[in-house]
Amino acid sequence: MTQQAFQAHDHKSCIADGVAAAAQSCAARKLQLTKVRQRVLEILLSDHKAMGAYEILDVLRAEGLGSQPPVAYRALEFLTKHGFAHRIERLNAFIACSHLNDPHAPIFLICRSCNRVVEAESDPTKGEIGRAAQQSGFVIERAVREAEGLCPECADAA
Amino acid sequence: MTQQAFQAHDHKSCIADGVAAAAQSCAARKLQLTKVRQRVLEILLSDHKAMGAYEILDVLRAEGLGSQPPVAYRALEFLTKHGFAHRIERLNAFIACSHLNDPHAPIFLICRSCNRVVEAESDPTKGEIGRAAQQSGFVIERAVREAEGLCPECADAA
DNA sequence: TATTGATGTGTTATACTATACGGTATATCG
DNA sequence: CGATATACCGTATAGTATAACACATCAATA
Ligand SMILES: [Zn+2]
Ligand SMILES: [Zn+2]
Ligand SMILES: [Zn+2]
Ligand SMILES: [Zn+2]
Repeated sequence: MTQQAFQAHDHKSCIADGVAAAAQSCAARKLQLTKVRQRVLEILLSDHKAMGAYEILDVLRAEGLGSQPPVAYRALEFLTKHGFAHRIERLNAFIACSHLNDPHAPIFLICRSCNRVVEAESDPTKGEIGRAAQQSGFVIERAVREAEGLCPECADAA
Repeated sequence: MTQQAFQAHDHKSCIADGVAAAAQSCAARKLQLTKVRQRVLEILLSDHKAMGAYEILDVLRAEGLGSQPPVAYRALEFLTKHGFAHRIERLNAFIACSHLNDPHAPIFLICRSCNRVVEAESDPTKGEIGRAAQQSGFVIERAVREAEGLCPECADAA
């Protein structure tokens, strides 16, 4: 359950490393990391906060990479489908994956004060959701696990 | 972690019992279970599936209880705020609470085939979300836990 | 080479979800 | 009663997401 936590970190390498990892993964899986897709991933990586599709679209539009909603949504669909980004249901927003490697089931910790989001992970078939599912014979395909509250810094400030 | 599971059950009493429990709870807490609020609760109780706000609004409109979105959203805000119903983030939809008693933290099992939703519950500060939060000093205020997949019947059929 | 199919892009239009705001009515309580 | 809070309604608008169609590219194949 490694995670960047809410601490500051060397952000310079986040974008470059993230894109490089995605590019490598796409090559290995014969996926096309096109211009728009890569740019959306970079945009998501440049903040560690979740971004709405229209917020991303604003950036694309300013750069002449596309001006209509489907442009952003198509790129986001690609990124989320293949695990390079995740959708945060609670926020109707998207965030770059911070565990770019094996398939994984993310857990998000969302600070309602500073809006930062941290991704943790653990197997969803274990734990309380898995138990609930097992009791009723339910077959889990996807788990949404998002906690809203205060990050350490904001909790201290309060 | 009691739950109705996905089995059939005596549905006749679901609506009456649910409304009665809510009425009693409102009386004890000096909350007003007004006409629209009660009707929305009944509508939610009459199916065990989650319903969108506009779907509920359609029913209200047909009954002359209100025709504009805020009517439905206001009632739903009341019901969710006080624990008589829950919002399903994954579906942008609402469902009547099936644990109308103590405060609780629901877990939803959503069947993507028949669209039924079952509510289970367990303490969110325990389990994997709690563990993830604790590791980073995050203070949980609300947890979203929703699993999407196949209910026993639909899994058998497939 | 010509054809076909799969994939990506661009655009228009529309559907779906949710809230801000202004004004009125009704409940509650000193 | 008057004061305050709560609930109500409707209009308008904001925010989120997808359907559908046209065009381009590229690879496989006939
Ligand atoms: Zn991830
Ligand atoms: Zn914070
Ligand atoms: Zn409940
Ligand atoms: Zn089912």
